[in-house]
Order: sequence, then structure tokens, then C-alpha cells
Amino acid sequence: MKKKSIPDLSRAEYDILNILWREGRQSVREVHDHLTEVYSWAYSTTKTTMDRMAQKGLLERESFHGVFLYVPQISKPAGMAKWVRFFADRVLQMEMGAVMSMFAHSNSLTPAEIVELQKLLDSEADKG
Amino acid sequence: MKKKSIPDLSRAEYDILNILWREGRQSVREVHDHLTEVYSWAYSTTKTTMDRMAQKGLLERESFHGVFLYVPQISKPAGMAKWVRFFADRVLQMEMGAVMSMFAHSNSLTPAEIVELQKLLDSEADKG
DNA sequence: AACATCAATACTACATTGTAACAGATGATT
DNA sequence: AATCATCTGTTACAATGTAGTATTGATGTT
Repeated sequence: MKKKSIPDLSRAEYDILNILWREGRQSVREVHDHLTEVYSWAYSTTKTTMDRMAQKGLLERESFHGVFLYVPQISKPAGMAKWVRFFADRVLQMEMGAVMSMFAHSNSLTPAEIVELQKLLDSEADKG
Repeated sequence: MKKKSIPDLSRAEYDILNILWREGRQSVREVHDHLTEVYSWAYSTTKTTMDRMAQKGLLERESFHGVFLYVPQISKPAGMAKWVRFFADRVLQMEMGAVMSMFAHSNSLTPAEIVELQKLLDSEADKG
């Protein structure tokens, strides 16, 4: 069963994906403007990072009336899984169940997404 | 008020510190053996990473009966702060308070450490 | 005491990521 | 058309992830 395993996202990659999950496909400029809430990056930094993500298949580029829009290629739960595990195991050092229950109280995931995340975390393939 | 701001730890750096917080000062070999639970690193990788951390002042090296022991130079709450904020803000997207309450139920921090963490998170100096 | 071993230490190297400047292309403005 | 502002592509350098190899030092062996 060839199942693409969850990629290991860097903090910056996660943050960029996070914007795209929330806002939908966007240009570098648009993502960059959102990013400035958290990072004080130069535009070219955002550009380079997003291009590398496209190369790796994390984003898909589509030409739209002259500009490129970038579309996330992995789901939000898939992108979160590694981070959630890291945080639960090594920062909080809590049972996964307790952490998952927090998602039920946050508005960061829909119920369906929570189920997907749970499934990903259960699949031992991506532990550790 | 010159206050050393919280360093931005990489995942690996955090994991190494985590071992040292738990086990106390240790040699590269000892840390490496613990690390293998999570990473499949070569010994030299652990060595290099720990030496770089010493260079940056995250660890202090002390010679003891022939081997070098490495001692963490930042407290656990200080090491956690950035991660906790990242996770709360951008992964969980929850209020800090809700996240902090989880620590009260986990056994990863002592009450005193929870207070320290809370204080660090409050200090706007290290936001973002 | 001289030698073989094995682990610890030091040095070097290469890929990826974080960060950004700069140069060329393209569309908008006067 | 000349200029300006963007977007795009290219290049670069520092930090981090990852690891091989050489060297030193301690330990045990003949």
C-alpha cells in the first residue's frame, strides 16, 4: 500500500500553508502580506520559500491573469499531524487523547478534519 | 532592563535540551542513546549538534573525569515558551489560557515552572 | 613496555532551510 | 516613449540537519 507519508514541515512552511488553508489560493504578494503579522520577512524571502515549497510538491502553482497563484497540495490535518505529535509527545508530554480533545474546543478544525487528524495520528507510519 | 530574550530553538535543539532537563548533565553518548528513541541519528550528528549548541551558549561543557558533560543553560520553561506560543497561536488557534490549563493537568512541568512559563508568555518581548 | 582496541573528540563536508539582494519582464501612469 | 511599480527568476550566504573520517586517549593484552 503505497501511501504518501506526511512531509516534515518547517515552521515557515507550516505558517505559509496555514494562510493558504484559511484564505484559499493566493499570490506570493497576498501570502506575504498575511505573513507580516508574524514574520518580518522581505518579499523575496516569502517568494523563495514558496517556490521551494512548489518544487517539493507542497504547493501547486497556477498562472492566473499574469500572476501565479499557489494552491496547497496537502490537507490541513496532514500538515498538522507532525506538529501535533511533536508537541503532545515532547512539549506537553500528555496523552494524545487529551490533546485531541482540545481540538474539539478550538475552532481551528472542522469535525471532519478532526477525524482525519485522528486517523493520521493513529497510523503508526508517521510516528516518531 | 537587559533581559536575555528567549532563543529560538530548533526541533532537534529542543529535544536535546529536553533530555538534559530530564536527566541532568550528560555526555554526548548518553544523550545520543536517549535520542535514538526519536531520531535515528549517527553519533556524530548528535555530537555536532551539541557542540554547536555549546557554542551558542545553550549548553555548557564541563570536563569531568575524562569525558565532557553538557549542562543546559536555559530553563525548561524558557525553552518551551516559543514552542508553546507557536502551537497555541498557529496550530491550535486557541487562547493561551486554555493551553496553559493543560499544563496543569500534564506532568511535564512543576507548578513553579508553570508560573515561570506563564510569565514568559506574558512578557510581550517574545511574542510573534 | 609496546601494541591492538574501542570509545571520545575534533575536523570536514554536503544538503536543506532561513533570509535576502539584485536583475530582468510586464503592466500601469503620465 | 519614458518612468514607475510589481512580479518573476536568479544568485548568495548563514544556520541547521546530517554524517563521514581522522585523531587522541584510555584499556586491556602479550
